[in-house]
Formats: sequence, C-alpha cells, structure tokens
Amino acid sequence: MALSASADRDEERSPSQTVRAQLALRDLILGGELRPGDRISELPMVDRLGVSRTPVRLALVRLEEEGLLEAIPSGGFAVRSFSERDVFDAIEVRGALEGLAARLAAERGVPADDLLPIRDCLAELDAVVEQSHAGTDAFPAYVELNARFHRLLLDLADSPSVARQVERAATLPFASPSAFVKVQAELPEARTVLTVAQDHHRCVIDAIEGREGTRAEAIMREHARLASRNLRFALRNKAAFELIPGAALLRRRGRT
Amino acid sequence: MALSASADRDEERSPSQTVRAQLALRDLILGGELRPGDRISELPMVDRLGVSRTPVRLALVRLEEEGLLEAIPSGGFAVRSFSERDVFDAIEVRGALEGLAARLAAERGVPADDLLPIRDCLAELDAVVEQSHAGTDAFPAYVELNARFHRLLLDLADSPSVARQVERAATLPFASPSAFVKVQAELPEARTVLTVAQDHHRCVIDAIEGREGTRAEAIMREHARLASRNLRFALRNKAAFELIPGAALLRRRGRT
DNA sequence: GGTATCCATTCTGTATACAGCGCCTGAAAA
DNA sequence: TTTTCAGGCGCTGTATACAGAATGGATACC
Repeated sequence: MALSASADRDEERSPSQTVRAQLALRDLILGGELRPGDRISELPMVDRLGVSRTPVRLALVRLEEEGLLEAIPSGGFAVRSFSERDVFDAIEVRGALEGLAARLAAERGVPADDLLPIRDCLAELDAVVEQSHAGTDAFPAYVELNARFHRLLLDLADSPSVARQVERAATLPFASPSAFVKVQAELPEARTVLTVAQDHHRCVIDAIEGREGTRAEAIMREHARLASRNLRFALRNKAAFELIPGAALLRRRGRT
Repeated sequence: MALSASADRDEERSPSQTVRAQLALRDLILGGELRPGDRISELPMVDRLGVSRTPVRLALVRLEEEGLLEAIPSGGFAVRSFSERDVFDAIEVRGALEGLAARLAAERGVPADDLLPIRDCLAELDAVVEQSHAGTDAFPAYVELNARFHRLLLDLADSPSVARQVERAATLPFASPSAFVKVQAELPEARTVLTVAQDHHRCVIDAIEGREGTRAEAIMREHARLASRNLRFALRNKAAFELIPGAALLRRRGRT
C-alpha cells in the first residue's frame, strides 16, 4: 500500500499503460525476477509486459526516480542493489523525517478534532495487538492499520513539503513503516516489540497533543529504530531475511 | 550548481535532447516565463525548445519528480506553486536531513584525512568572508564555496541513502543551501549572518571530529534556520524577494 | 440574460519507425 | 595462446503518426 503511494494518484481511474508497466516492473524487481545489476532492456519488456516501448520507458524513468533503478552511463537502466548500511540509513532517514513531522505537528499545534481519526486508528491498533497476544494471526490487519497510522501522523503535520519527502523516503520497500512487521513476527520477543511499538504510537499522539515537540520527535526516531532492530535480526536469520520486502535487492556482506 | 545535481550525471558528455529540454524548461519555470498554475502543453514546447515531443515529455516527467510540476488529473502537467509555509518547511526538511548527515558522520567517525578537503574549503570560506567584510563583492565565490562545503559535508556522512534524500530535498531551488545567500547580502545585518554562518561551518566540523553527534546535528539544523530568517526578511522586502531563486513560483499570502 | 448543450479544436497517451552508438563475438595474426 | 581488429547485432534516443478524450467556445433554448 505504502509502496505505491507515489503512483496512487495516477491509478485512480483506469490504470494507464504507463502505470501498469510501472507496477509490473516493480513487482518483477521486488520479486527478484530481475536481479540487482541486471540491465533492463526495453524491447524484451515490451514482449513481457504487453505494452509498447513508450510506456515502458516512462515507467523506467519513474522507477529510477523512485530509487529502484539506476541509470547506466552508456544509456538505459539497471536494477539497483543495496548494502546493509543503505537499508539502515534509509530507515534512519525515514525516522528523521517522521520525527520532523511529529515535531512540527506538536509545535504548531493540532486542533482537537483533527486528532480523532488517529485516535480511532490507535484504538483499532490496540484491539489488534490484543488479538495478537491472544495468538490470533492479526498481522495483515496490523500492517494495514500501522500504515494508516503513519499516514495520519503525516496529516497532522499538515505540511506538503514534509509529506512529500517522507513519501519519497518510504518508496524504497524496506524503508516503509510497515516493512519489517513480517520480520518482527518471527522475533522471539515479537510480543514485546509489538507492545513497545504501540506505546510509541500512543505516546507520540500524547506528545503532539501536549505540544511537546522534542518528545514527539524523539519518539518517532526511536520508533523507526525498531525497524533497524528487526533488520539486524533478519540479517542473522535466513528465514526472516526472506520476509524483508525487496530482499532480492539486498546484497549481504561480502558479495558484490 | 546544486540545482542541477540530479541531472549532472546525464549531462557530462553531449547533452541529450531530454536533458536539454529539462534544463530549458527549468529555466523557463524559474525565470517566471511559465507561471504557476500554467498548463504546460507539449506541442507548443516542441516549437519553443526545438526538440520533438518525446524528450519534452521525458523532461516533464523528471521535472514533476523534481517537484517543479504537478500532474493534472485529466493528463499533462502544470507549474506548481508554493506557499510561504511550503518554503519554510522545505528548508526545515533540508536542515533535518543535513543534521542527520552531520550526526551520522560524527557518530560513526571520520578518518582524519577525510577531513582535509572540507577544512581547506573552510579556510577558503574564511578568506572570502574576510574579503566580504572589507567591502569586496565576494558573493559569487561565497556561493560556490558554500555549495562545495555542503557537498563535502554530505561526503563525510558516507551514506548514499542520506545523500540521495538531501539532494532530492535541495532540488527545489529555494531549498538549496545557497538559495538565500543573495538575499542575505541585502540584510542590514548581512555581516553578522555571514559570520555566524561561517562559525556554524567551523563548529560542525569540530563536532564531527570530536564525535559529538547531537551537537553536529543541532548546528546543521540551526544553520538551515539562517535561511528561514533570510526568507522572512525577503517576504517583507520586495527587492529582496526577487532575489529568491524561483521567486516566480511563490504565492504571497492572500493570493491563489 | 443566463444556462445548458453540442461541436470543433487541441491535447495527451500510445505505438512504431529510424538512425546512431556501443558492445560483444569471432576470426585472424603475432 | 593471446591479442587485436573487424563485423554484426542489439540497444537506446529521438521523431512522428494516430486514436481517444477533454476542454473551450459558440449557439440555441429556457
């Protein structure tokens, strides 16, 4: 969901060929069918996607801006690869920007009514976390609600400039707020992390309501670091590693 | 300089038609010949730029990602307009990201040798600031050196993920580190600001060398706020306002 | 006089054709 | 056996043609 945020406005009506190509290519890349370093030639993609070169090319340009592809100096595009550090840093960037959003919301103040939707979301999350502790597989619901929470938080900042940058930062699949939820489920301390994450959610809203900017910012940064912790676990656990969205793009230490 | 950072890699050899179109369009927009809200039709641009529709279209897509254009729901693109808040927030975003870069550099540590280039740059800036106090018009040199300093600072963080986001944030002309230098020159307290800015430069390097992450981050944030101050001045001073890069894109309070 | 409707113009999205460049392969010579 | 050169293939960048849709203006009706 959060992955396609940047394209959402385009796909509302009838998905144009360009958007179709963009989504299809993204799936091919994230699914690992196109491996990091692979050059993506347009003509083969024409056959594979069933659209002409023009939309394919447009999609490639967009995916480059999105960060999944890199331009080859002699022309064309190749699938990018990411180091472990790249992923850690991307998470840190998202944390910094979400922290900024939370701080701005807190410092500038939010009308009480505007907090209602996110408080609803928080309550729903509470319920899901409860279910989860009861053993039910509530993760799909959690992912959805978590994504919504982060979106609503952005709304509170009411800042297009900040929102834009956060969205850009979260386009990379493993930098999205929900990227490591699946990994998290595999953790021995899964319940703890879930509880802590939800407490972050609660506290950041309290901080915003109380206009505590520094606190709001610190919480969101720490919140992002939960993802880093999950990442660290996933790097040491083969099964968990495969649960990272876009795992195919990551090169583990030692390989080029 | 910093403005074309994202396109630099493409323009190295012989500027392709697409790059040519992108640069030309950017100039038209920033120069105010294409006004905010204006739809940019492709065919007129074909005549105006002397290239065919394909490169024009590619350039439009890139300029949208860059933030200068917005997609029209029914198709095509229009020149974006920015509120005062948008500009403040864009500056704040850059500050947050440059702060992150500085903090990471400090926390992770930088080999002593890697500090040499930026210390050189700092010394050159010292000289220019000195000249400027002596009355010489040193602003072109200052702009160049200032841009270089900020680039070198990014290098210290040695983080592609962070660098990428900072560059993206700085694509908007008024969010670039050097955006308000010209405005600054018009300030009554121009010398003071210049002195303070240069002290920021010096202190952030010291902080990085001393691995004081929090301090390094705080300095870069405050450094960005100098731009906010300049902006505030420019909003109250017609002559200074025109010195903002991309001033044509800004809508002053009250107008749509 | 205002409003709704219809038509013509104009534009975008898409497909395709063409030229030039680069790269890779294969063969020949040292 | 290795290196170099030549040839061919594939690829990108660019231009252009075509179809469907939207927009704006003019006209007719209320």
